[in-house]
Amino acid sequence: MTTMTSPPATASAAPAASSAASSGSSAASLPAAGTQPPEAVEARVRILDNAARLILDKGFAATSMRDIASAVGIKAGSLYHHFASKEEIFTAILERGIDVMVTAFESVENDDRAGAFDGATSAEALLRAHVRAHLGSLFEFGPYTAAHVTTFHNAPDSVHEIIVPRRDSYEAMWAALFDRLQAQGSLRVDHLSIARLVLFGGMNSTIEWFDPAGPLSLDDLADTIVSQFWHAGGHA
Amino acid sequence: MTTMTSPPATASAAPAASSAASSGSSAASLPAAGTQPPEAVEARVRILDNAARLILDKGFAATSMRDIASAVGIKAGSLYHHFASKEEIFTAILERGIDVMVTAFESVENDDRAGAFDGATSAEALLRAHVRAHLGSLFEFGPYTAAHVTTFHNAPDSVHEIIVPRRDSYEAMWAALFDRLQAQGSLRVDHLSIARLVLFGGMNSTIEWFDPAGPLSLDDLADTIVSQFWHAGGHA
DNA sequence: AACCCTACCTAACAAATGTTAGGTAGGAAG
DNA sequence: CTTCCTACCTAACATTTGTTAGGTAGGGTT
Repeated sequence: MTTMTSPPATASAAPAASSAASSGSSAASLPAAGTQPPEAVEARVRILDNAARLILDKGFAATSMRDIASAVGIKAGSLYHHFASKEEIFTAILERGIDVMVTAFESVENDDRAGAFDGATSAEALLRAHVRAHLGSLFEFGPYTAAHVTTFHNAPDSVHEIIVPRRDSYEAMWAALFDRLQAQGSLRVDHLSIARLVLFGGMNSTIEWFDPAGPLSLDDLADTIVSQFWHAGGHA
Repeated sequence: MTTMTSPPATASAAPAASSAASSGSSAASLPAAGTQPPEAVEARVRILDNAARLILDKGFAATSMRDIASAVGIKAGSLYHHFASKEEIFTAILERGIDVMVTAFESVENDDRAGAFDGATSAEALLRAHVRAHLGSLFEFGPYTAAHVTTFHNAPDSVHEIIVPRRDSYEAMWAALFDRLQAQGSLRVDHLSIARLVLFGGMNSTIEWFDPAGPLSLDDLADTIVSQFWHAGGHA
Protein backbone atom coordinates (compact mmCIF):
# COMPACT_ATOMS: atom_id res chain seq x y z
CA MET A 1 0.00 0.00 0.00
CA THR A 2 0.99 3.57 0.34
CA THR A 3 2.77 4.69 3.42
CA MET A 4 1.16 4.83 6.82
CA THR A 5 -2.31 6.19 6.39
CA SER A 6 -4.52 6.63 9.40
CA PRO A 7 -2.64 4.91 12.23
CA PRO A 8 -3.65 6.24 15.61
CA ALA A 9 -0.98 8.63 16.79
CA THR A 10 -0.59 6.64 19.95
CA ALA A 11 0.29 3.25 18.48
CA SER A 12 3.09 3.54 15.91
CA ALA A 13 6.78 3.37 16.64
CA ALA A 14 6.35 3.96 20.35
CA PRO A 15 8.46 1.39 22.22
CA ALA A 16 11.92 2.10 20.88
CA ALA A 17 11.54 5.79 21.42
CA SER A 18 13.47 6.74 24.52
CA SER A 19 16.88 5.46 23.39
CA ALA A 20 19.48 6.57 25.92
CA ALA A 21 18.53 8.86 28.80
CA SER A 22 15.56 8.02 31.04
CA SER A 23 16.02 6.81 34.57
CA GLY A 24 16.00 3.04 34.61
CA SER A 25 13.54 0.22 34.25
CA SER A 26 10.32 1.36 32.53
CA ALA A 27 8.79 -0.97 29.97
CA ALA A 28 10.55 -3.99 28.46
CA SER A 29 8.69 -6.30 30.83
CA LEU A 30 6.10 -9.02 30.24
CA PRO A 31 5.67 -9.04 26.48
CA ALA A 32 2.20 -9.83 25.21
CA ALA A 33 -0.06 -10.54 28.16
CA GLY A 34 -3.49 -9.98 26.76
CA THR A 35 -4.44 -6.43 27.70
CA GLN A 36 -1.31 -4.35 28.20
CA PRO A 37 -1.32 -1.99 31.15
CA PRO A 38 -2.68 1.24 29.75
CA GLU A 39 -0.34 3.39 31.80
CA ALA A 40 3.43 2.91 31.75
CA VAL A 41 3.84 3.76 28.11
CA GLU A 42 0.54 5.48 27.59
CA ALA A 43 1.39 8.24 30.04
CA ARG A 44 4.60 8.96 28.19
CA VAL A 45 2.73 9.08 24.93
CA ARG A 46 0.05 11.36 26.31
CA ILE A 47 2.71 13.74 27.49
CA LEU A 48 4.61 13.64 24.22
CA ASP A 49 1.46 14.08 22.16
CA ASN A 50 0.47 17.19 24.06
CA ALA A 51 3.97 18.55 24.29
CA ALA A 52 4.51 18.08 20.57
CA ARG A 53 1.37 19.99 19.74
CA LEU A 54 2.28 22.84 22.06
CA ILE A 55 5.85 22.98 20.83
CA LEU A 56 4.66 22.97 17.25
CA ASP A 57 2.76 26.17 17.59
CA LYS A 58 4.56 28.05 20.33
CA GLY A 59 8.08 26.76 19.99
CA PHE A 60 10.21 24.94 22.51
CA ALA A 61 11.33 27.84 24.66
CA ALA A 62 7.87 29.36 24.82
CA THR A 63 6.32 26.13 26.01
CA SER A 64 6.63 25.67 29.75
CA MET A 65 6.50 22.49 31.75
CA ARG A 66 3.35 23.82 33.36
CA ASP A 67 1.80 24.32 29.93
CA ILE A 68 2.51 20.74 29.02
CA ALA A 69 1.35 19.40 32.36
CA SER A 70 -1.93 21.24 32.31
CA ALA A 71 -2.59 20.10 28.74
CA VAL A 72 -2.12 16.53 29.92
CA GLY A 73 -4.19 17.12 33.04
CA ILE A 74 -1.49 16.69 35.68
CA LYS A 75 0.81 18.97 37.65
CA ALA A 76 4.21 20.13 36.44
CA GLY A 77 6.19 18.21 39.01
CA SER A 78 4.60 14.96 37.90
CA LEU A 79 6.20 15.22 34.51
CA TYR A 80 9.50 14.37 36.11
CA HIS A 81 8.19 10.97 36.92
CA HIS A 82 8.25 10.23 33.20
CA PHE A 83 11.00 12.45 31.84
CA ALA A 84 14.20 13.68 33.41
CA SER A 85 14.00 17.17 31.97
CA LYS A 86 12.28 19.46 29.54
CA GLU A 87 15.02 18.84 27.04
CA GLU A 88 14.47 15.14 27.22
CA ILE A 89 10.84 15.66 26.25
CA PHE A 90 11.89 17.84 23.37
CA THR A 91 14.54 15.39 22.24
CA ALA A 92 12.09 12.50 22.37
CA ILE A 93 9.67 14.42 20.18
CA LEU A 94 12.27 15.31 17.58
CA GLU A 95 13.59 11.75 17.59
CA ARG A 96 10.15 10.38 17.06
CA GLY A 97 9.60 12.83 14.23
CA ILE A 98 12.65 11.55 12.42
CA ASP A 99 11.86 7.93 13.18
CA VAL A 100 8.49 8.32 11.55
CA MET A 101 10.09 9.74 8.42
CA VAL A 102 12.75 7.06 8.29
CA THR A 103 10.16 4.33 8.73
CA ALA A 104 8.03 5.79 5.97
CA PHE A 105 11.02 6.00 3.66
CA GLU A 106 12.06 2.46 4.35
CA SER A 107 8.61 1.06 3.77
CA VAL A 108 8.65 2.59 0.29
CA GLU A 109 12.07 1.13 -0.33
CA ASN A 110 10.78 -2.26 0.68
CA ASP A 111 7.87 -1.93 -1.70
CA ASP A 112 10.38 -1.01 -4.35
CA ARG A 113 12.58 -4.00 -3.76
CA ALA A 114 9.49 -6.19 -3.63
CA GLY A 115 8.89 -5.18 -7.23
CA ALA A 116 6.07 -2.72 -6.75
CA PHE A 117 7.99 -0.28 -8.91
CA ASP A 118 9.18 -1.30 -12.33
CA GLY A 119 12.65 0.16 -12.27
CA ALA A 120 13.12 1.21 -15.85
CA THR A 121 9.62 2.42 -16.54
CA SER A 122 8.70 4.32 -13.46
CA ALA A 123 11.47 6.10 -11.67
CA GLU A 124 9.02 8.94 -11.45
CA ALA A 125 6.54 6.69 -9.66
CA LEU A 126 9.20 5.73 -7.17
CA LEU A 127 9.98 9.34 -6.45
CA ARG A 128 6.29 10.04 -6.13
CA ALA A 129 5.93 7.25 -3.59
CA HIS A 130 8.76 8.73 -1.56
CA VAL A 131 7.36 12.21 -1.74
CA ARG A 132 3.97 10.88 -0.72
CA ALA A 133 5.57 9.07 2.19
CA HIS A 134 7.35 12.18 3.37
CA LEU A 135 4.20 14.24 3.11
CA GLY A 136 2.38 11.50 4.94
CA SER A 137 4.87 11.73 7.77
CA LEU A 138 4.35 15.44 7.91
CA PHE A 139 0.57 15.42 7.98
CA GLU A 140 -0.46 12.09 9.38
CA PHE A 141 1.78 12.02 12.41
CA GLY A 142 0.48 15.13 13.86
CA PRO A 143 2.85 17.38 15.67
CA TYR A 144 5.91 15.14 15.85
CA THR A 145 7.27 15.50 12.36
CA ALA A 146 5.90 18.98 11.85
CA ALA A 147 7.44 20.13 15.11
CA HIS A 148 10.69 18.60 14.01
CA VAL A 149 10.70 20.56 10.79
CA THR A 150 9.76 23.89 12.29
CA THR A 151 11.58 23.89 15.59
CA PHE A 152 14.78 22.01 14.90
CA HIS A 153 16.62 25.07 13.69
CA ASN A 154 16.31 26.86 17.02
CA ALA A 155 16.81 23.89 19.28
CA PRO A 156 19.45 24.20 22.00
CA ASP A 157 22.85 22.74 21.22
CA SER A 158 22.45 19.81 23.56
CA VAL A 159 19.38 18.74 21.61
CA HIS A 160 21.10 19.30 18.30
CA GLU A 161 23.91 16.97 19.17
CA ILE A 162 21.54 14.09 19.69
CA ILE A 163 19.29 14.77 16.74
CA VAL A 164 21.71 15.77 14.01
CA PRO A 165 23.09 12.26 13.34
CA ARG A 166 19.61 10.86 12.83
CA ARG A 167 18.73 13.76 10.64
CA ASP A 168 21.83 13.22 8.57
CA SER A 169 21.05 9.59 8.09
CA TYR A 170 17.58 10.39 6.82
CA GLU A 171 19.06 12.91 4.45
CA ALA A 172 21.57 10.30 3.30
CA MET A 173 18.70 8.04 2.30
CA TRP A 174 17.32 10.71 0.05
CA ALA A 175 20.77 11.48 -1.30
CA ALA A 176 21.22 7.82 -2.18
CA LEU A 177 17.83 7.77 -3.88
CA PHE A 178 18.75 10.76 -5.99
CA ASP A 179 22.12 9.29 -6.84
CA ARG A 180 20.44 6.15 -7.99
CA LEU A 181 17.95 7.98 -10.17
CA GLN A 182 20.64 10.13 -11.69
CA ALA A 183 22.97 7.17 -12.24
CA GLN A 184 20.32 5.19 -14.06
CA GLY A 185 19.65 8.18 -16.25
CA SER A 186 16.05 8.74 -15.31
CA LEU A 187 16.94 11.96 -13.59
CA ARG A 188 19.27 14.50 -15.14
CA VAL A 189 19.94 17.64 -13.20
CA ASP A 190 23.02 19.82 -12.96
CA HIS A 191 23.36 19.98 -9.22
CA LEU A 192 21.93 16.90 -7.68
CA SER A 193 22.10 17.88 -4.04
CA ILE A 194 20.65 21.30 -4.69
CA ALA A 195 17.75 19.78 -6.56
CA ARG A 196 17.21 17.47 -3.64
CA LEU A 197 17.43 20.13 -0.97
CA VAL A 198 15.13 22.48 -2.82
CA LEU A 199 12.60 19.71 -3.25
CA PHE A 200 12.94 18.96 0.42
CA GLY A 201 12.41 22.56 1.38
CA GLY A 202 9.37 22.66 -0.84
CA MET A 203 7.90 19.56 0.74
CA ASN A 204 8.57 20.72 4.27
CA SER A 205 7.00 24.08 3.62
CA THR A 206 3.68 22.39 2.92
CA ILE A 207 2.92 22.13 6.61
CA GLU A 208 2.61 25.88 6.63
CA TRP A 209 0.08 26.24 3.87
CA PHE A 210 -1.42 22.93 2.76
CA ASP A 211 -4.70 21.75 4.18
CA PRO A 212 -5.22 18.02 3.66
CA ALA A 213 -8.92 18.48 4.37
CA GLY A 214 -9.19 20.86 1.46
CA PRO A 215 -10.03 20.05 -2.19
CA LEU A 216 -6.66 18.38 -2.82
CA SER A 217 -5.67 15.16 -1.13
CA LEU A 218 -2.16 14.32 -0.02
CA ASP A 219 -1.93 12.05 -3.04
CA ASP A 220 -2.86 14.96 -5.27
CA LEU A 221 -0.30 17.14 -3.59
CA ALA A 222 2.41 14.53 -4.05
CA ASP A 223 1.43 14.17 -7.70
CA THR A 224 1.56 17.89 -8.24
CA ILE A 225 4.90 18.34 -6.58
CA VAL A 226 6.52 15.44 -8.37
CA SER A 227 5.23 16.28 -11.82
CA GLN A 228 6.34 19.83 -11.31
CA PHE A 229 9.74 18.52 -10.31
CA TRP A 230 9.89 15.94 -13.06
CA HIS A 231 8.30 17.64 -16.05
CA ALA A 232 8.32 21.31 -15.01
CA GLY A 233 6.19 23.92 -16.68
CA GLY A 234 8.39 26.36 -18.55
CA HIS A 235 7.47 27.02 -22.17
CA ALA A 236 9.47 30.00 -23.23
CA MET B 1 30.16 45.60 10.69
CA THR B 2 30.21 41.85 10.44
CA THR B 3 26.68 41.12 9.28
CA MET B 4 25.18 42.44 6.06
CA THR B 5 27.94 42.90 3.55
CA SER B 6 27.36 45.30 0.71
CA PRO B 7 24.41 47.54 1.49
CA PRO B 8 24.97 49.63 4.64
CA ALA B 9 22.56 48.39 7.26
CA THR B 10 21.74 51.85 8.44
CA ALA B 11 20.48 53.20 5.14
CA SER B 12 17.69 51.12 3.64
CA ALA B 13 14.14 51.24 4.93
CA ALA B 14 15.06 52.56 8.34
CA PRO B 15 12.96 55.69 9.02
CA ALA B 16 9.47 54.29 8.54
CA ALA B 17 10.20 51.31 10.73
CA SER B 18 8.54 51.92 14.06
CA SER B 19 5.00 52.27 12.69
CA ALA B 20 2.60 52.66 15.60
CA ALA B 21 3.92 52.25 19.14
CA SER B 22 7.04 54.09 20.39
CA SER B 23 6.80 57.00 22.79
CA GLY B 24 6.72 60.22 20.85
CA SER B 25 9.08 62.55 18.98
CA SER B 26 12.34 60.78 17.97
CA ALA B 27 13.85 61.56 14.56
CA ALA B 28 12.01 63.38 11.76
CA SER B 29 13.96 66.56 12.51
CA LEU B 30 16.47 68.56 10.48
CA PRO B 31 16.75 66.70 7.18
CA ALA B 32 20.15 66.66 5.52
CA ALA B 33 22.53 68.74 7.57
CA GLY B 34 25.93 67.48 6.55
CA THR B 35 26.91 64.79 9.05
CA GLN B 36 23.83 63.19 10.55
CA PRO B 37 23.89 62.59 14.30
CA PRO B 38 25.22 59.04 14.65
CA GLU B 39 22.95 58.18 17.58
CA ALA B 40 19.18 58.60 17.45
CA VAL B 41 18.69 56.07 14.68
CA GLU B 42 21.99 54.29 14.91
CA ALA B 43 21.28 53.01 18.39
CA ARG B 44 18.02 51.51 17.22
CA VAL B 45 19.80 49.84 14.34
CA ARG B 46 22.56 48.49 16.54
CA ILE B 47 19.95 46.98 18.79
CA LEU B 48 17.95 45.51 15.93
CA ASP B 49 21.03 44.11 14.22
CA ASN B 50 22.12 42.27 17.32
CA ALA B 51 18.64 41.19 18.29
CA ALA B 52 17.97 39.85 14.82
CA ARG B 53 21.10 37.76 14.88
CA LEU B 54 20.30 36.35 18.30
CA ILE B 55 16.69 35.67 17.41
CA LEU B 56 17.77 33.97 14.21
CA ASP B 57 19.70 31.31 15.97
CA LYS B 58 18.02 30.97 19.33
CA GLY B 59 14.47 31.97 18.54
CA PHE B 60 12.41 34.79 19.97
CA ALA B 61 11.40 33.27 23.29
CA ALA B 62 14.88 31.97 24.02
CA THR B 63 16.45 35.37 23.48
CA SER B 64 16.27 37.54 26.58
CA MET B 65 16.42 41.27 26.82
CA ARG B 66 19.64 40.84 28.74
CA ASP B 67 21.08 38.78 25.91
CA ILE B 68 20.28 41.52 23.44
CA ALA B 69 21.54 44.27 25.71
CA SER B 70 24.86 42.61 26.41
CA ALA B 71 25.38 41.93 22.71
CA VAL B 72 24.90 45.62 22.06
CA GLY B 73 27.08 46.57 25.02
CA ILE B 74 24.46 48.19 27.23
CA LYS B 75 22.26 47.12 30.13
CA ALA B 76 18.84 45.56 29.74
CA GLY B 77 16.93 48.48 31.19
CA SER B 78 18.42 50.82 28.61
CA LEU B 79 16.71 48.99 25.81
CA TYR B 80 13.46 50.52 26.95
CA HIS B 81 14.76 53.90 26.00
CA HIS B 82 14.57 52.78 22.37
CA PHE B 83 11.79 50.21 22.33
CA ALA B 84 8.67 49.89 24.39
CA SER B 85 8.86 46.14 24.77
CA LYS B 86 10.52 42.96 23.65
CA GLU B 87 7.70 42.33 21.24
CA GLU B 88 8.21 45.69 19.62
CA ILE B 89 11.80 44.75 18.89
CA PHE B 90 10.68 41.47 17.43
CA THR B 91 7.98 43.11 15.36
CA ALA B 92 10.41 45.70 14.02
CA ILE B 93 12.76 42.94 12.92
CA LEU B 94 10.10 40.95 11.14
CA GLU B 95 8.74 44.09 9.51
CA ARG B 96 12.15 45.01 8.26
CA GLY B 97 12.64 41.51 6.93
CA ILE B 98 9.52 41.80 4.83
CA ASP B 99 10.30 45.33 3.75
CA VAL B 100 13.61 44.18 2.39
CA MET B 101 11.93 41.46 0.36
CA VAL B 102 9.24 43.77 -0.94
CA THR B 103 11.81 46.35 -1.93
CA ALA B 104 13.87 43.73 -3.74
CA PHE B 105 10.81 42.48 -5.57
CA GLU B 106 9.76 45.95 -6.62
CA SER B 107 13.18 46.84 -7.91
CA VAL B 108 13.03 43.84 -10.23
CA GLU B 109 9.57 44.86 -11.35
CA ASN B 110 10.87 48.33 -12.14
CA ASP B 111 13.69 46.88 -14.19
CA ASP B 112 11.10 44.82 -15.98
CA ARG B 113 8.91 47.77 -16.81
CA ALA B 114 11.98 49.70 -17.86
CA GLY B 115 12.47 47.10 -20.56
CA ALA B 116 15.32 45.12 -19.08
CA PHE B 117 13.36 41.95 -19.73
CA ASP B 118 12.05 41.22 -23.15
CA GLY B 119 8.56 40.01 -22.32
CA ALA B 120 8.01 37.40 -24.98
CA THR B 121 11.48 35.94 -25.09
CA SER B 122 12.51 35.76 -21.48
CA ALA B 123 9.81 35.08 -18.99
CA GLU B 124 12.32 32.69 -17.52
CA ALA B 125 14.82 35.49 -17.11
CA LEU B 126 12.24 37.54 -15.29
CA LEU B 127 11.53 34.72 -12.91
CA ARG B 128 15.23 34.23 -12.41
CA ALA B 129 15.64 37.88 -11.52
CA HIS B 130 12.90 37.59 -8.94
CA VAL B 131 14.34 34.42 -7.48
CA ARG B 132 17.73 36.06 -7.35
CA ALA B 133 16.23 39.05 -5.60
CA HIS B 134 14.52 36.90 -3.01
CA LEU B 135 17.68 34.93 -2.37
CA GLY B 136 19.53 38.19 -2.13
CA SER B 137 17.14 39.37 0.54
CA LEU B 138 17.70 36.16 2.41
CA PHE B 139 21.48 36.19 2.34
CA GLU B 140 22.52 39.78 1.96
CA PHE B 141 20.39 41.31 4.63
CA GLY B 142 21.73 39.25 7.38
CA PRO B 143 19.46 38.15 10.12
CA TYR B 144 16.39 40.22 9.31
CA THR B 145 14.93 38.24 6.48
CA ALA B 146 16.30 34.93 7.63
CA ALA B 147 14.89 35.49 11.09
CA HIS B 148 11.60 36.33 9.51
CA VAL B 149 11.50 33.08 7.61
CA THR B 150 12.53 30.84 10.48
CA THR B 151 10.82 32.43 13.44
CA PHE B 152 7.57 33.78 12.05
CA HIS B 153 5.73 30.53 12.51
CA ASN B 154 6.16 30.53 16.27
CA ALA B 155 5.71 34.23 16.87
CA PRO B 156 3.17 35.26 19.51
CA ASP B 157 -0.28 36.21 18.24
CA SER B 158 0.17 39.90 18.91
CA VAL B 159 3.16 39.89 16.57
CA HIS B 160 1.34 37.82 13.99
CA GLU B 161 -1.46 40.33 13.74
CA ILE B 162 0.89 43.09 12.75
CA ILE B 163 3.05 41.08 10.39
CA VAL B 164 0.55 38.91 8.56
CA PRO B 165 -0.88 41.69 6.36
CA ARG B 166 2.55 42.67 5.12
CA ARG B 167 3.38 39.07 4.53
CA ASP B 168 0.22 38.57 2.56
CA SER B 169 0.95 41.53 0.38
CA TYR B 170 4.39 40.18 -0.47
CA GLU B 171 2.85 36.87 -1.30
CA ALA B 172 0.28 38.62 -3.47
CA MET B 173 3.09 40.11 -5.52
CA TRP B 174 4.41 36.68 -6.28
CA ALA B 175 0.93 35.39 -7.00
CA ALA B 176 0.41 38.20 -9.49
CA LEU B 177 3.73 37.40 -11.12
CA PHE B 178 2.78 33.77 -11.52
CA ASP B 179 -0.63 34.69 -12.84
CA ARG B 180 0.98 36.88 -15.43
CA LEU B 181 3.42 34.20 -16.55
CA GLN B 182 0.69 31.62 -16.76
CA ALA B 183 -1.67 33.99 -18.58
CA GLN B 184 0.88 34.84 -21.21
CA GLY B 185 1.50 31.15 -21.75
CA SER B 186 5.14 31.08 -20.79
CA LEU B 187 4.34 29.07 -17.70
CA ARG B 188 1.98 26.12 -17.78
CA VAL B 189 1.42 24.29 -14.54
CA ASP B 190 -1.61 22.51 -13.18
CA HIS B 191 -1.84 24.16 -9.80
CA LEU B 192 -0.37 27.59 -9.98
CA SER B 193 -0.43 28.45 -6.31
CA ILE B 194 1.04 25.14 -5.30
CA ALA B 195 3.85 25.56 -7.77
CA ARG B 196 4.47 28.99 -6.32
CA LEU B 197 4.37 27.92 -2.70
CA VAL B 198 6.63 24.94 -3.29
CA LEU B 199 9.12 27.15 -5.07
CA PHE B 200 8.88 29.56 -2.19
CA GLY B 201 9.49 26.85 0.35
CA GLY B 202 12.46 25.67 -1.67
CA MET B 203 13.95 29.13 -1.79
CA ASN B 204 13.41 29.81 1.87
CA SER B 205 14.98 26.53 2.85
CA THR B 206 18.26 27.65 1.32
CA ILE B 207 19.16 29.63 4.41
CA GLU B 208 19.50 26.35 6.20
CA TRP B 209 21.94 24.71 3.85
CA PHE B 210 23.36 27.06 1.26
CA ASP B 211 26.69 28.75 1.83
CA PRO B 212 27.13 31.77 -0.43
CA ALA B 213 30.86 31.68 0.31
CA GLY B 214 31.08 28.18 -1.14
CA PRO B 215 31.76 27.17 -4.75
CA LEU B 216 28.36 28.35 -6.00
CA SER B 217 27.40 32.00 -5.99
CA LEU B 218 23.93 33.30 -5.30
CA ASP B 219 23.56 33.86 -9.03
CA ASP B 220 24.45 30.23 -9.63
CA LEU B 221 21.95 29.14 -7.03
CA ALA B 222 19.21 31.24 -8.59
CA ASP B 223 20.08 29.81 -12.00
CA THR B 224 19.96 26.28 -10.70
CA ILE B 225 16.67 26.70 -8.91
CA VAL B 226 14.98 28.41 -11.81
CA SER B 227 16.15 26.02 -14.47
CA GLN B 228 15.08 23.15 -12.30
CA PHE B 229 11.73 24.81 -11.94
CA TRP B 230 11.47 25.77 -15.56
CA HIS B 231 12.96 22.83 -17.42
CA ALA B 232 12.99 20.08 -14.79
CA GLY B 233 15.09 16.99 -15.09
CA GLY B 234 12.86 13.97 -15.49
CA HIS B 235 13.65 11.65 -18.38
CA ALA B 236 11.69 8.50 -17.79
C1' DA C 1 -1.55 -8.46 57.35
C1' DA C 2 2.66 -5.99 55.67
C1' DC C 3 5.11 -4.38 51.75
C1' DC C 4 6.22 -2.14 47.62
C1' DC C 5 5.70 0.27 43.46
C1' DT C 6 3.58 3.40 40.33
C1' DA C 7 1.56 7.69 39.54
C1' DC C 8 0.50 11.45 41.08
C1' DC C 9 0.36 15.78 44.44
C1' DT C 10 1.96 19.89 47.34
C1' DA C 11 5.22 23.17 48.35
C1' DA C 12 9.00 25.13 47.82
C1' DC C 13 13.75 26.42 45.75
C1' DA C 14 16.94 29.43 43.14
C1' DA C 15 17.38 31.46 38.98
C1' DA C 16 15.91 34.02 35.15
C1' DT C 17 12.47 36.71 33.04
C1' DG C 18 10.23 41.43 31.23
C1' DT C 19 9.71 45.71 32.95
C1' DT C 20 9.86 50.07 35.77
C1' DA C 21 11.37 53.95 38.73
C1' DG C 22 14.71 56.95 39.72
C1' DG C 23 19.35 58.56 39.19
C1' DT C 24 23.56 60.51 36.61
C1' DA C 25 27.00 62.14 33.14
C1' DG C 26 27.49 65.08 29.36
C1' DG C 27 26.52 67.86 25.66
C1' DA C 28 23.45 71.55 23.56
C1' DA C 29 20.61 75.72 24.14
C1' DG C 30 19.07 79.71 26.58
C1' DC D 1 25.63 79.39 34.88
C1' DT D 2 21.40 77.21 34.44
C1' DT D 3 18.31 74.31 32.09
C1' DC D 4 17.06 70.58 29.40
C1' DC D 5 17.39 66.46 26.81
C1' DT D 6 19.44 62.18 25.43
C1' DA D 7 21.42 57.96 26.53
C1' DC D 8 22.57 55.35 29.59
C1' DC D 9 22.94 53.06 34.57
C1' DT D 10 21.52 50.87 39.11
C1' DA D 11 18.39 48.52 41.68
C1' DA D 12 14.59 46.61 42.33
C1' DC D 13 9.67 44.62 41.38
C1' DA D 14 6.58 40.74 40.52
C1' DT D 15 6.19 36.66 37.77
C1' DT D 16 7.48 32.76 35.62
C1' DT D 17 10.76 29.43 34.88
C1' DG D 18 12.84 24.37 35.45
C1' DT D 19 13.46 21.44 38.98
C1' DT D 20 13.43 18.90 43.53
C1' DA D 21 12.07 16.88 48.01
C1' DG D 22 8.85 14.71 50.42
C1' DG D 23 4.25 13.03 50.94
C1' DT D 24 -0.01 10.12 49.77
C1' DA D 25 -3.60 7.14 47.65
C1' DG D 26 -4.26 2.84 45.61
C1' DG D 27 -3.47 -1.45 43.49
C1' DG D 28 -0.50 -5.92 43.30
C1' DT D 29 2.23 -9.24 45.49
C1' DT D 30 3.58 -12.07 49.26
